[in-house]
Amino acid sequence: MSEDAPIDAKRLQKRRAQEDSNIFVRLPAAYAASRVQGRRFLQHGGDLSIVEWRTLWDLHEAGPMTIRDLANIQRTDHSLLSRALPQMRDKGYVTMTRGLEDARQIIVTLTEKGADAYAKAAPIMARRRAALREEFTDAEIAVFIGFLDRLDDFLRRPVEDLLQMETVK
Amino acid sequence: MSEDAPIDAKRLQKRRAQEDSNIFVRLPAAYAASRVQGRRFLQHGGDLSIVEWRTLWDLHEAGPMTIRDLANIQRTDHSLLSRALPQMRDKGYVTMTRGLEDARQIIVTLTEKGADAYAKAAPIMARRRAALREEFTDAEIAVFIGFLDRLDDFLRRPVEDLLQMETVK
DNA sequence: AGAAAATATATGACTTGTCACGTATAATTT
DNA sequence: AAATTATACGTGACAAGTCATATATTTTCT
Repeated sequence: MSEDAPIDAKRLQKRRAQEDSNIFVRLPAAYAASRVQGRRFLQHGGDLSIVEWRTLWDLHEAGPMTIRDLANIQRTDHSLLSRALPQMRDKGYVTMTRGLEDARQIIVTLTEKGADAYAKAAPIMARRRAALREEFTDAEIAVFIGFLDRLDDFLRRPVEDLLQMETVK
Repeated sequence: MSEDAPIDAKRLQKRRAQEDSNIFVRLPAAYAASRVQGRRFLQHGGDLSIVEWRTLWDLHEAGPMTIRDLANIQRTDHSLLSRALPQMRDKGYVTMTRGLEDARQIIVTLTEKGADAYAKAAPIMARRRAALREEFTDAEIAVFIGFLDRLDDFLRRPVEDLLQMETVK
């Protein structure tokens, strides 16, 4: 084997710059930062986990619903809720009752204690959203969301389709 | 306790709509979808993990570098690489040698086998980026990246600052 | 009515990512 | 030169998320 090639600082810098404009690199990083920031905010508001916060918020806003409904609104996998909810029930934040009409379903309902936990975290999280709105105008947010809509569509297209695609450009 | 409130389909729909325009909900969902799509593409190109692919790509583009350099370019935590690299070395994709000038560092270098694995996955992943460029113009990508830059800045500001902020609006 | 298909939930195994902390080495200060 | 501080890496513990598979219940089809 040949002797070690040296580290080339210029090539690294160039590579870093390339990756800076790669959506598939920036998206994970932005998400990770968002998760960290979310957790830090929540530490100031009763130390809920992110999943717990989202769930309390949704239940507060929309009333009782099934696990699937929660997963749907949160755009996440039901298994995440399936695992988190028993703990939330044990903490007294929610009740879980089997559906009367459809016995497959679990109806999740906010308890008073859950509403209290929500009330404690809510103003902190409202501040977060308010702070975001000082960085981005409503119009910008709308464009941003529009991009995410289109990106979502793209990301959910079957890989086979995309691979077969004639790359015209 | 009062009897169970019924599920209110209209409220659920409204809540779903609200969350649809919440950046903090859409970002995780978009990232998760991106990760799934990335993995599916990689299954067509030698079954690398996402971390492995990123690492082979960076090493191919920029030559040998330290673990910290890799983490830096990928905008991720060094511990992720610290765990992934020994496995990549065992698979024969990279070598890890202690830095001569700075003995704290590990210099990661692509092997021939690593270059082969890269060459196998690269055209598939290039297709992915090409497909994305058919959905978004270069100008749109630039705006998108600009949003992500600004979002990153926001997400990295200390929570205390944001909480103390007078929310003027 | 009975069989087949679809749906709701639970659970094990896995990946990506963070943080905190420990250890070794290098750089800086006194 | 010695002591302090900073940096690079490794590792344990955790969170958020996916997927596949199993089970129970509904719905649909014959």
